[in-house]
Amino acid sequence: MTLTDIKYDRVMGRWEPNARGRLQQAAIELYVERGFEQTTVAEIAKRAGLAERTFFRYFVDKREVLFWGSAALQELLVSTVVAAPAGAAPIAAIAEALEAAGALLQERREGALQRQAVIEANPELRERELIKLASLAAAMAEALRERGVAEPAATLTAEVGIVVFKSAFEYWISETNQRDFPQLIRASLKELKDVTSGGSSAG
Amino acid sequence: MTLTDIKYDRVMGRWEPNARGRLQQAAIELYVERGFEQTTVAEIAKRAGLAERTFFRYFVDKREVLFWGSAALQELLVSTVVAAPAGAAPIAAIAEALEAAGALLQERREGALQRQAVIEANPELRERELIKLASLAAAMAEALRERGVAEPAATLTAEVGIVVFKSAFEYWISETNQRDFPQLIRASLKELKDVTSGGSSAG
DNA sequence: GAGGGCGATGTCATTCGCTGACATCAAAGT
DNA sequence: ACTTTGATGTCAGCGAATGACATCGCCCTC
Repeated sequence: MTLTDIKYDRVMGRWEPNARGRLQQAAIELYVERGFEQTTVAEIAKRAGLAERTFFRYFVDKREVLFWGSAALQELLVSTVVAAPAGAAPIAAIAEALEAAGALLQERREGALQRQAVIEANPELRERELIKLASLAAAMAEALRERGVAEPAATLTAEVGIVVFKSAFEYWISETNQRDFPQLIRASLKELKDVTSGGSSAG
Repeated sequence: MTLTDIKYDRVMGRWEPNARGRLQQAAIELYVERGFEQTTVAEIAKRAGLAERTFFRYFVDKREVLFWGSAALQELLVSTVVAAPAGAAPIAAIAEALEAAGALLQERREGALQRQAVIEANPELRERELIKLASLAAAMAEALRERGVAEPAATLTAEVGIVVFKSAFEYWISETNQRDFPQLIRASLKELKDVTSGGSSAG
């Protein structure tokens, strides 16, 4: 029972608590029910018991409501990279961060599945997702630079890390027999190393 | 003197030739002059001597006008991957394709610079660019699969290729002493190999 | 405890991207 | 000439997003 579980389907006046949470839950419900495009901001606001204008005070646009968690993910990634052992190679520091993020997502698998289904059904949301991932990569690259890693190594390592993460994420989402997410990330990274070393893996 | 260089600043009736080219040039000019957001579709259409409605018959939205060339780039990438020597490793086939694309872009450096400046100044355009790059990666991955490369190797290799390309592109754009683009791509790929093999490149 | 400051919310008007429906025009065939 | 056809224009309208301003409830102060 979290703060976002407030009953919001009854009549509410101003100043009911947790406006942001109500808007977010109302939005996600509607996106799931009828799809992103078929949902208007007016409908979201109405379900949350707020005015349309208020929605735009909490979320810069209709898409952003689905990406509220990316800030927390970014903090986790950055702090993990920064805290990695001094002697660790850049790719190892990134791997650690990705595994930590994977472990975090794993705690909310149901939500992640639902959210991803909504995103993949809509190109605008795919765009937003990609720029969020790019932002995560940029933050990790900056963290690497603070560790003394030079360019272009910092950016390359961080972006390749995101590629690895995306690949592992796909398997984690699609498989019914859930493998451990951090373990999938390690497997994906190993595969990447094979692939970049130029081994001929045809077949 | 290309087809898009038609004089479009005089009064034109219907059925002047090359409507798409006029719209594209008018749009880019305006994006450069006052920025993407400060330009309305109505203004673009007016400068091109067409109705606003017509703009949307040629371009699905206001952003797409800047990404018209990505289809050609994709064809080049795919055909190069497919045509790579039978024995070539996936990463080698991708590298070949990227270098071919780099060589193509190199022929239009001025345009590329101008276009990139517009894109980087606007988040919406950044989003669109990212999804176009993702689309290129997906197409290359498909081409690799046709060469018999299995998943996840195909997708990983293709996406890492895009990462390498982006990194090289940045240097190619930002440097005044223009280094050869395909050569920058080779250097970027080498750097990537160093980075993923786990070598400690701090300093 | 009356008044005032202040942050959150509501209301209203407006701009702009984008779409559907339908009219209109010019060229090309018959 | 008549028709057909494809490209363009016109018009109406929706919905996202923003600015300006009003309103409300809470809290602080005297």
